[in-house]
Amino acid sequence: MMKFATWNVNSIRQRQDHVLDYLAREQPDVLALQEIKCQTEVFPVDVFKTAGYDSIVVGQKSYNGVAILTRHAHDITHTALPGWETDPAQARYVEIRSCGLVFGNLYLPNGNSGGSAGYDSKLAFMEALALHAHGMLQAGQDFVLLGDYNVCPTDEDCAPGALSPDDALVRPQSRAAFRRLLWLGLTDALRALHPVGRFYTFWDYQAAAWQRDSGLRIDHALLSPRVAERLLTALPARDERGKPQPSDHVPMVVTLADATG
DNA sequence: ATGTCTCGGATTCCGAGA
Repeated sequence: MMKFATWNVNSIRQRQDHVLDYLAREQPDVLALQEIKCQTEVFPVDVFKTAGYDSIVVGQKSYNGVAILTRHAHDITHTALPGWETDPAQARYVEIRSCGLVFGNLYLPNGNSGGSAGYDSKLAFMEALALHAHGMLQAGQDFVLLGDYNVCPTDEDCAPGALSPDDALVRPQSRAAFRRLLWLGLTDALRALHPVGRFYTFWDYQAAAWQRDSGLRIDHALLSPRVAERLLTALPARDERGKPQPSDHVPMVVTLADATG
């Protein structure tokens, strides 16, 4: 069995001990982190090495930043999303090959700041992601795309009243861009196993969102077709949100049967 | 319920982003 997860930690320096506890307890093969909010050189590589994990880090000062932790051999395949460039650069994508799969780790722009240019940048990222996924499908590559997509795919993925209808996370164009990834043939791991029901991965720090269970499902694991055939479980690790000084996101965790043939 | 975090750059708080 293989286990991997995606987790927006909202600063790795603030959440290092939470991640260490999670690794020790759950021992995922691969963990994709977003919003590490530090420069690459400052990421606590040694701390995770001691815990048995290699770190592949694409950081920047203050904002964004992604990293992949793996306890297996790996190659780095991308340190940016092909076809999506900004000035100044934003650290929002890293990709490795490990355990026989490509793991893409993405932190999609929220799209609510920066006016129409900010929202256009979100859609441009989703377009580039679809083209990249299409290329990997054409190449016959087995892959997973993990991360904070900043999209609630349907109304069931958004607690009633949690967002206004024109929020960038629920806007029709955002949802259409997410569906395009599914139409390529990718599988939303959680919905493949739990077609109905509320499974949130994020609760805002504000307005007692956790206490009221006013959450969102915005952290997703999309699987290429042969990987989807191996899907065993997919659930958010909801308990993480109730711990002291939590991230506003919890890990979204997937397990796969071992590859056959 | 504009109610919370985090970062960093200003000088013990403030703006920006989420």
